[in-house]
Amino acid sequence: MISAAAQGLVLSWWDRHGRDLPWRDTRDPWAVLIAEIMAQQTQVNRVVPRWHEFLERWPTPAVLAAASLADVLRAWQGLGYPRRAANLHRSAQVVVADPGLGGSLPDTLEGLLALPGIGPYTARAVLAFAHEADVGVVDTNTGRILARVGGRRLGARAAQVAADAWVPAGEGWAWNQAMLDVGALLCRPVPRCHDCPLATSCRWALDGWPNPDPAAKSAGVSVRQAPYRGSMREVRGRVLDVLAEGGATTDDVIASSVRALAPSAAHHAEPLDVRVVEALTQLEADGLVAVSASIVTLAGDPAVA
DNA sequence: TATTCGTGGAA
DNA sequence: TTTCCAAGAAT
Repeated sequence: MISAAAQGLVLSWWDRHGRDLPWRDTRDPWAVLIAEIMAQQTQVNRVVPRWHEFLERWPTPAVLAAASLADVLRAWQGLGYPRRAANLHRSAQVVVADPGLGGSLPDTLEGLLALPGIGPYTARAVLAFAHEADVGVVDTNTGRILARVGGRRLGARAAQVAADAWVPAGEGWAWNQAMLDVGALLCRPVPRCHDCPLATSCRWALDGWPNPDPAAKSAGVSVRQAPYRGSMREVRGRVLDVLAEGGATTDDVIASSVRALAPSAAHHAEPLDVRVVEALTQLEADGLVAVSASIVTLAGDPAVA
């Protein structure tokens, strides 16, 4: 738990130092969902302009559901993890097709979790930020705070229990926004405790920051990741870039991708064209790419050579 | 529980 | 330059 005094310190710190993010001016569940999906493993400053563009083009689930996946993937270019875009597109189609929902997103935890690409964090973020529900939102930022203030490493379940318990009654929206900002601005991987409203409540800080940092690998978030350069992720990314320009023969796509990958090809024994073919195969299996009669396109694009 | 899934800003 | 890691989810 956390004291009412500490809660007050957090909220008053946030009044003065909280970030000004555009999705904080809306309670539209669709707009909130787009922001949350885009922000998954992606810095919010990079999301802001893309969020405006996306919502202007597809302001409701219905209009997104009617768009081609290829157009959605193009709108996603540069954000990374394109399957987020595919899942969002699919979620929109589910919502539109379900007579019980009438084109609106579910407003229950279970309903949101049932949609592809929406997990424990995103579902609760929609509840807290669109519906102003008193639920705790656990992400990489709040997960660090919970572990450090508690002075011990937390599993995903314990982190969720603590996050829920910390929410001041009736303040779910502001509290979670504040926690996200404390985590992003102060309780960072390398902490900046000097101005932190929780400094006098934080077990880890009060004990003199002993090793190991309780936030490390805590709350089931912030997974350590493999190198990107030379990875299959990089290969798939370059292949999608090439396909975004328009359909081409498989040979053309392979040649263009190999060219785009040339700078990072040196460290790998397997020939680049073999890896590109493997990437195409994976992308097709994931439904992001369509291959027909030796023509490759983004899924949903007309296959004109 | 451990891996895999893109991209780019920041230190 | 390299390394880290960001409003996570799915498997």
